[in-house]
Amino acid sequence: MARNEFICDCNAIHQEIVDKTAKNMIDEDMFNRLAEFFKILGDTTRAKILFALDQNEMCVCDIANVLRMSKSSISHQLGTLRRSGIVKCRKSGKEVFYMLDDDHVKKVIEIGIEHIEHKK
Amino acid sequence: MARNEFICDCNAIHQEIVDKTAKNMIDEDMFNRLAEFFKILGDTTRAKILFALDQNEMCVCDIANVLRMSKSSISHQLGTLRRSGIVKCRKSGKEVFYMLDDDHVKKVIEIGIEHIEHKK
DNA sequence: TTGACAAATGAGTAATGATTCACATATAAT
DNA sequence: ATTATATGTGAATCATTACTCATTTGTCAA
Repeated sequence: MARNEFICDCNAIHQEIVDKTAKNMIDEDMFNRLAEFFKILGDTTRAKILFALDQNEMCVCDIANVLRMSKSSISHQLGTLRRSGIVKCRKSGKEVFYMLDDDHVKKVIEIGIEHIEHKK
Repeated sequence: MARNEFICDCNAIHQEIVDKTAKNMIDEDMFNRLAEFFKILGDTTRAKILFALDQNEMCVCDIANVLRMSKSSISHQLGTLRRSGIVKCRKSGKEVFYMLDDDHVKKVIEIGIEHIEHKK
């Protein structure tokens, strides 16, 4: 049985293209991590947090005020961002200041903004 | 009552930073669209599709074969990508060839890959 | 026109995830 | 030590969404 019968009942497969493309695909784990990275940016609250942190490091309370949201939800999201290595933090007494941990994030957000502005 | 009492019971607000940052925030709709854009990239299947289409335009069946997934799920995801303006398509008889619609996507994916490789 | 096939789509399902609420932890001040 | 305050976190809830299955649409060939 041909390799593709499980996948697809088409006769329209362009086999050379498929083979060539399949060979160039990076590995599964890489795609998972890539998607994971974008998924993190793909939430309005987190996008706002990152945009804000791009301007200043801020404590949880500051961010909650800028976004006008509860400290708890901000803290949850900061936890997500921290575990993803996208933000890092610095403690100062009772307060915890958050900041971006990576220049790529800044650049990705900038290109994202370009994209949506370009799309009208 | 102070403006922040609804939001936050902290005394730790750094008011100047908060005000300055709040003033620089782009508008709500922009953040929604930005997050929407990244959310689209934030799915393993769609990330694979985009990575594949970055190499060749392909029909639904080709993509299903490269990804070894059902045509139906690929078609659903292509619908999502099309409605977001991230891919476009070209009909040729019974087949529909898909391709990337935007250079930004390519660039964003590249930086995303840089990011995760940088993070080991 | 009829049959075959590529793709699109609607409904249903199961999983994921953002927020809230209540409570826990950690640090500072008294 | 005790209290107040800034932040972290577990559980519950509600919404979103990726995939499957069944069906439909559009196009080609006979």
